[in-house]
Amino acid sequence: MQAGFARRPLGSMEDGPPRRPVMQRALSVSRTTDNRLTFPDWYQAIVREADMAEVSPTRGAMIIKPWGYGVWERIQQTLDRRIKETGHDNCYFPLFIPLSFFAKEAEHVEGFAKEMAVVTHHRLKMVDGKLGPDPEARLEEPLIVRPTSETIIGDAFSRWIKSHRDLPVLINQWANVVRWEMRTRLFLRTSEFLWQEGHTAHATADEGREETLKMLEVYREFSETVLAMPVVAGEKPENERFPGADKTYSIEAMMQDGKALQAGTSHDLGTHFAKAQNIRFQNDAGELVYCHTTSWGVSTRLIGGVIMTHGDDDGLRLPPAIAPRQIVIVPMLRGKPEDEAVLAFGAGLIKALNPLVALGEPVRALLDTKDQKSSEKRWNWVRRGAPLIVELGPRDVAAGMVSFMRRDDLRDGEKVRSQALSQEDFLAAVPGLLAEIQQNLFNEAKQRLDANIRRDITSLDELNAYFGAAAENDEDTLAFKGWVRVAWSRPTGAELEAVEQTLKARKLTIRNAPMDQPTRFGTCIFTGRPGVEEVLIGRSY
RNA sequence: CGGAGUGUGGCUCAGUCUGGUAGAGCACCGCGUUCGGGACGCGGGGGUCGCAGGUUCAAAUCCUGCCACUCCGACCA
Repeated sequence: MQAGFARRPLGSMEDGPPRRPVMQRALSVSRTTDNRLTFPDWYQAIVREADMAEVSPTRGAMIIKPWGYGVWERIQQTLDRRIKETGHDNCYFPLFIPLSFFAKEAEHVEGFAKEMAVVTHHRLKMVDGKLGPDPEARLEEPLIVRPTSETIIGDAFSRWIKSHRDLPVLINQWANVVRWEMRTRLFLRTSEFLWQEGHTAHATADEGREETLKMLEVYREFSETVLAMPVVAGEKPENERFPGADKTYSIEAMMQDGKALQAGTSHDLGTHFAKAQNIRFQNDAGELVYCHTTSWGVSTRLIGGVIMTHGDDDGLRLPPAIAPRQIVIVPMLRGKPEDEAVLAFGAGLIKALNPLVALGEPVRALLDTKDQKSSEKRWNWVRRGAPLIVELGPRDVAAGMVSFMRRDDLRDGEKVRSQALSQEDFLAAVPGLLAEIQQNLFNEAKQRLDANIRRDITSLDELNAYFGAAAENDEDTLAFKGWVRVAWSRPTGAELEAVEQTLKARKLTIRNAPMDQPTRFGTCIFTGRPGVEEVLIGRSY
């Protein structure tokens, strides 16, 4: 029987990439992890069918829909608390930055110059029937739509900081930024995106480094406990550093197609920006010295990471900690007198759920009274990934029972798994259930991450054999590939560039050097010299 | 910016080769029958076929140019 929603007709795929039939799954496209070509299709389907976002008429920018934005708000709330707990205060800087500000730090400009949106006029005018910038309203100095705020915040720092007593300065802002990327993908890389950027200034190099690592750890903990997304925290190699940074650290997550997603970065900027922008203070010995600054950020890209970490062929699965609604009650209404009792029972259930606390916060529950077919509503919530979906029918109500399904464990084979508890037992079980779902999603992803980092590769040949040529769409290239952890001698300069090129030929990059390092190292697979640390290599977003 | 592909109602697509004046399934609206659950029947609304120009009695279909999107590459905290 044709299901109640559009499916991709299987007969039309002769020319397209091979796809597995997705019988009786709620999503229209399967993620089929052993074929990388289907993964982007699946990703787009889930973004659309889970009501997360859609492409906007503005090139490369997205419209974040209420369900997707609700997830972002959860991310904001939970991360903001952590940022404040570590001593930072929020503030806000302008969207526009004078062009000249970027000229001050050479590496920084070079890194961002190719992707800047520039405001050159302040007025429109009709010319020959066409609306365009008024030539007479040209700005004396063009304004840059911020791609990041180091320059304008550094400028403020230079005025705010005079004495060692002013330090440290620990601030953060939640903002939108614009980077004119060539190719965009919803949530993962859009020309405008939302993020949080922390900026700090310190008296010493040690304090700067300590701050950088502290925030890296905040990101790791946040990602793993709130997003249920396991990551590897580590230091980026020299060639992957933030433009103008002494050191860049990242957390890297493994998506279900094996590719790495850089989920957050923390930069030790040393005195680069301080020197470029004259951020100085008098120390207690009366000397005028430069500050050590840091910056760190995570963005709406995290939502893409959550989708690609937890999504399945029935749609999104949201960790309860970031689900805008953790429990959705779908009343099975039939236009009959008993509907009233069902709705009343549902309303009572909401009332009983609201005071409950799960994962340290009040439970977020919804009674979906929308005038829509019950079955339709159920599948929509499955696709959106609500952690617990309650189906409430007249018989449940009469018996005082609650039947529900867990989104993290939706099916028993092809069948949807549903369980029933008395109202009392259900209410008692909810906090534990939500915590369990949160943990389950993490465990599942953690297992996948750990199982797909190879540590047995000891030569370039073995590395190449594992990842394949990457150039063609041959089976080897399409197959799922995780990451490889190898020893290396941390080459620099031309030698590092050669390594980069070698890897690039196979679409590989060094993701980072994990924080947890052994005490002895094998031989560097690139230089043949003794290794000094281990790095992760993989394909990435 | 280079290579390949695609643009037809909200979604997935057929129709384009062989011009004749727009279709299907799902979604949507109405009525009825169903219903512990992704139901069915009947009726209905919605598209200037990506945009602009050209050829023609006639263009979704042929020609030219442009634009957008997808994938690959380049690029990318």
